[in-house]
Amino acid sequence: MVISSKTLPDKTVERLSQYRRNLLICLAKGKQHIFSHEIAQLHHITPVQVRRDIMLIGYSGTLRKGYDVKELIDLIGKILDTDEGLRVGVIGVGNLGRSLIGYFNGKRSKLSIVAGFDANPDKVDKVYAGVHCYHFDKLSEIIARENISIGIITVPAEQAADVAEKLVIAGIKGILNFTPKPLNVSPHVYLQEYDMVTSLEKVAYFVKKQAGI
Amino acid sequence: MVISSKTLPDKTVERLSQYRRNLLICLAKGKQHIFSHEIAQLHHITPVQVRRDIMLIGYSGTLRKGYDVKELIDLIGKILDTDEGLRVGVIGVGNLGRSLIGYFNGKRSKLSIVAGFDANPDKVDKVYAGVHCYHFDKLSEIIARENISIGIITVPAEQAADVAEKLVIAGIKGILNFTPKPLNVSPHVYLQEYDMVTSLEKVAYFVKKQAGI
DNA sequence: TGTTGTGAATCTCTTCACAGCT
DNA sequence: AGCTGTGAAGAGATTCACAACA
Repeated sequence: MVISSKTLPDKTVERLSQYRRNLLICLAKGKQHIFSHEIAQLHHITPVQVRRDIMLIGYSGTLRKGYDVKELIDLIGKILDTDEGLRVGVIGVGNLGRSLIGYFNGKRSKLSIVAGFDANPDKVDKVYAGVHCYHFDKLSEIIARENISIGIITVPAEQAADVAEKLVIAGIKGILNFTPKPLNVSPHVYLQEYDMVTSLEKVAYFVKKQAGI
Repeated sequence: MVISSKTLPDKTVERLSQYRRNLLICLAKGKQHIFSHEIAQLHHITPVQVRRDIMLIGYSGTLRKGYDVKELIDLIGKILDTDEGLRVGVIGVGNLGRSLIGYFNGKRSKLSIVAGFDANPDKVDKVYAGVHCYHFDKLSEIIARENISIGIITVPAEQAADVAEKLVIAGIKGILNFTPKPLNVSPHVYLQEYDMVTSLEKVAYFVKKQAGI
């Protein structure tokens, strides 16, 4: 099918990831079919939006029963996942890095965190939730050896630019940046910024507005 | 000025928060004036976008020198901050919660994390980076006493809905949700979802696309 | 009746194009 | 010449409205 092989809109990709999580829960509960308005309610969006997203991935439901939960999960998997999965490294094994490792470990998913990196000698060669921590110096070596294609940057802001550059040189394909520092990477590398400070300031702004201050 | 008292677009608020961070760095370096294209470059966006944002907050630069860094910082502060600042509580003092506390502590900012909450008795009444940790049971009491208006949810996903409900009852004004669970809150409460799993899956999708898999 | 699928309209955000200033 | 400020066009995302179907 032509449609599903084209690149999907950003927002649709986000929602598909979220739909899948809830669909898996539904499936576990024994629910076999689901209507667009049920999915919509779980995510606080409109049923039309859900149908539009599902339309974009080229799936069709049945009129009386809605969508087949299992089929939809499988199709989203085909869209979002690669067959062999992608391997992820976390650069910066502080609280945030460890929290991510803990979070992803245990989830059976096509994404697996396979290495951590830190400059702190106390952390090097320790294992956190099953993930070996290497020294920064080994970044390139381990990325190549472990076939890591995605890097999550959770180092202090000052080091972010340096880490990003090294990741790019090491041939990383995608970066998720948790530092508030906007990064400069080659256009071949997909970069997603994830700025917690801005998120909080945004909440503050709208709280302020709502309070009429 | 009428314009600056109206609610700004979501995206503009995000960018203003980011501009400010970099402007503060510029100011610290002794830079007194800045052009739109310089700000743009720092954030990998277009100069027009920057000028549009600045226009929306009702500020004007000078033609030859660009914008006055100090004035712009102050104005963004007037837009984003409240005079007395807002007080924030973190619910769930695990790795992620502690990472946020550590991050915000030390930054002089109008937002301050003033309390943590956890169910784990080992954590209760401990102090993390200057922030006292209370038991969940005291949520309502402390929120009222400490005049907390924003809650950051960093508990395990299963507890998120329960925590959110209690926060709303306690009269919270804004919630930043780090769990992958979409929350249901009253429309008076500003809710910002911040889904790390989805972010990573999005990176994976675009990496996959770029690789042509 | 209640659901899906979708063209068209709407809303939101970004970029173009250029007037105006120094 | 090089910058800002902005109306207007364009692109992207969402919602409306309704045809088609069981």
